[in-house]
Amino acid sequence: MKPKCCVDKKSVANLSQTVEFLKIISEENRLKILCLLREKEKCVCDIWQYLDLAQNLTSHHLKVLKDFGLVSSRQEGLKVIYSINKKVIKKYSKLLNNYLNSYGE
Amino acid sequence: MKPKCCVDKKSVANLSQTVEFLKIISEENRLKILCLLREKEKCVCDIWQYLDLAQNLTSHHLKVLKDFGLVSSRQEGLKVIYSINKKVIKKYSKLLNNYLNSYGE
DNA sequence: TAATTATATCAATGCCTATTGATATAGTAT
DNA sequence: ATACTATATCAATAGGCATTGATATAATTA
Repeated sequence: MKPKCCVDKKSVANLSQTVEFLKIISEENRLKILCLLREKEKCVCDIWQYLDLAQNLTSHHLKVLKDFGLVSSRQEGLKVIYSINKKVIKKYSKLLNNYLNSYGE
Repeated sequence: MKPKCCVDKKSVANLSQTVEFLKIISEENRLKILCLLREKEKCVCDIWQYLDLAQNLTSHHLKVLKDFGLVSSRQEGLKVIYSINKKVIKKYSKLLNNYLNSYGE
């Protein structure tokens, strides 16, 4: 009999969602961005300057993160301030923990 | 002043390692394989049949996992039995938790 | 209005890697 | 030795996506 994780619909769906999340954060610049934002919300210019990243590339990665719901943005004058969506991160962290936790001491 | 995660050598190194780990597990078939093996060690033929995956492709993904140290293998007659390296998984899980945890309730 | 600053979009390129088909290796059984 | 089974390797292809350069949009200031 096939194991649950190959058959059970909910298990398969959870795994797919988890993989989607992992694909988003498994990019160095994006993970760095999340680190930066975790500390404090920041405008795009701060982010790309801190990371020595091209402005447009930074903008691209922010879009990826935002489309997935991991960050939000608000306009403030000329600047756009990005901040982290803790709840969403937490949601996916929990999903992920199903696959990484309970590997015991 | 640039935030720690952009400058501090150890922070940057940890992030790189974490990203390497994420790249390994952010592939659906590989995450499934880890799920399967977590349940119980298995030979390659069980794995690819459970996952409806080509034999050679399964072999390829197993190699990726093994090269990174997440699984081990031993020969048993004609078969090769793969098993999960709990300690290694745990090590990287901890690293990853630096980036995902403490997002509070 | 014109110029400047901050951000986003678009098109093109290149790289990485999953996938496939064919074949090789190696253990086992007849 | 031959045939068979299980696994691994190799070469080629294809698709996705990060990166780059150029340009557009939008807010602000002079």
